[in-house]
Amino acid sequence: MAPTKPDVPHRTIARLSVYRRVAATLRAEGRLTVYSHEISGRTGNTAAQVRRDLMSIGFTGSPARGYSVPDLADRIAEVLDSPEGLRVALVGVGNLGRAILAYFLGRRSNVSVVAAFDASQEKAGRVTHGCRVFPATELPRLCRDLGVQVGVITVPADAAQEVADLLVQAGVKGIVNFAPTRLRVVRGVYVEDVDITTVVEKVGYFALRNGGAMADEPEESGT
Amino acid sequence: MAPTKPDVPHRTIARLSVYRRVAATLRAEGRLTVYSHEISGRTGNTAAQVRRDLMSIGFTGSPARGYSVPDLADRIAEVLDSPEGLRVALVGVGNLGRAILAYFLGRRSNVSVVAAFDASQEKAGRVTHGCRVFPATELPRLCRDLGVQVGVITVPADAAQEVADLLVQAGVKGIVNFAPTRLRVVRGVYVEDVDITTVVEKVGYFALRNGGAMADEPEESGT
DNA sequence: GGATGTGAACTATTTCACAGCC
DNA sequence: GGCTGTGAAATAGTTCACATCC
Repeated sequence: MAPTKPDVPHRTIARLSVYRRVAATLRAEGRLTVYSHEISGRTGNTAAQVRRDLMSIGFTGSPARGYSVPDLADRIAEVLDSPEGLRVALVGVGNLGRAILAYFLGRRSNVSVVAAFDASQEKAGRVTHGCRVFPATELPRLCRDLGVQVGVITVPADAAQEVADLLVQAGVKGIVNFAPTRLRVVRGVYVEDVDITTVVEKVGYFALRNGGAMADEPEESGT
Repeated sequence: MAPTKPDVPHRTIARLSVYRRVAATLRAEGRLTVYSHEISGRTGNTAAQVRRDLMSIGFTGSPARGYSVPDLADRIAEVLDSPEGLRVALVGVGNLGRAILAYFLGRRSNVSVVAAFDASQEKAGRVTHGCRVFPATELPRLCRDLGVQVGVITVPADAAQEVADLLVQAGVKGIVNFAPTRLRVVRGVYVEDVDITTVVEKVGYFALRNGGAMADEPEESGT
């Protein structure tokens, strides 16, 4: 058996991504160390939660100084990032697709959008936000050749399942689905739905009830 | 004390939104009844979970027939929707903002986007996807006058906090935040972050580990 | 004094499993 | 036989609270 899985809680993974961003901000501010209560203040999680999350990835600080900002960023990268970077394909170059392309092509990170696809002949062949757009017919071959690991689906609901099937056939192991429909995929493919209607309805529900409020994560996300 | 709050679990609220969509699809297919295992198949939740969710909103079916499709849709509407509809303002008419406008103005639902705002003079005054775009300076007055309950923030990260403050001052009780930053708001305002970087990183993490997989829901965000 | 690291308590959520009904 | 409704068990996640260290 492998040398004991660390087994980081599901929710912690999402929060680490946020802590990393805070670490980057702190670094840009020239800060070298940070206390859990300060990460708490910037993320909305409790200080105890921050400490527990960092504990769960085996990252330790010192009572005197708190946590080292650069070490924190490095440790989170070790957990979240794969050494060769994450290769992502985006399918559906509408407004939403363009927004996501612009977002990821703007900053450098472990994630790179290596191809975009669209059914429309008009969009295919063009370059949007620095990413070449291919016709959807090229998807299976190109995703395989480029070693795409994650697909982002930003097509209308009625095309989403078909796209998901193509992505899975092309060897994709994870899908972020923005279409308002649930996808059927084989075991071994991880799907996360980002359902804008659901999020707005949920916020509406808690906004209208509730005197007291709290933050949450889309799950989840939002994710 | 009020006549006993039903107190529907947090996560159930998000799933109800999905069940409602399934109910609408079933209705369109002419189906009058549905079994929990079928809702399960269409949403990826277990049948037991579906039954427990429906139980928690006091909705019952019959062992012989399952659940009534129209009654289900009605009951979910009673729980999620406010009688007068949810009034939403969208701030930031970039690609993402336009995508969301297009989405909500396309279908009729309890949610209506009653105003959109943008800092750019160029965009203000125009009509996008059937929704008039106002300059950001009009936000406080207009949101108050229109009785906006929920704000959707689709501006860049560095403007998000400022926008959130304006929305809260204008009496908004819920915010859906698509900017990659955590907002500070007073208690009583419900914030849900939909963080696309976080979602992609999370999917990347579970896609690369994992032989077995499962679906999930943003919140937490993602939504 | 104020911070981390963490067992233990607590809360939330999901799943099991089965009685009762058609 | 197959389905709903639901206590009870199991699991997941969060918070408490305090020993320990600087």
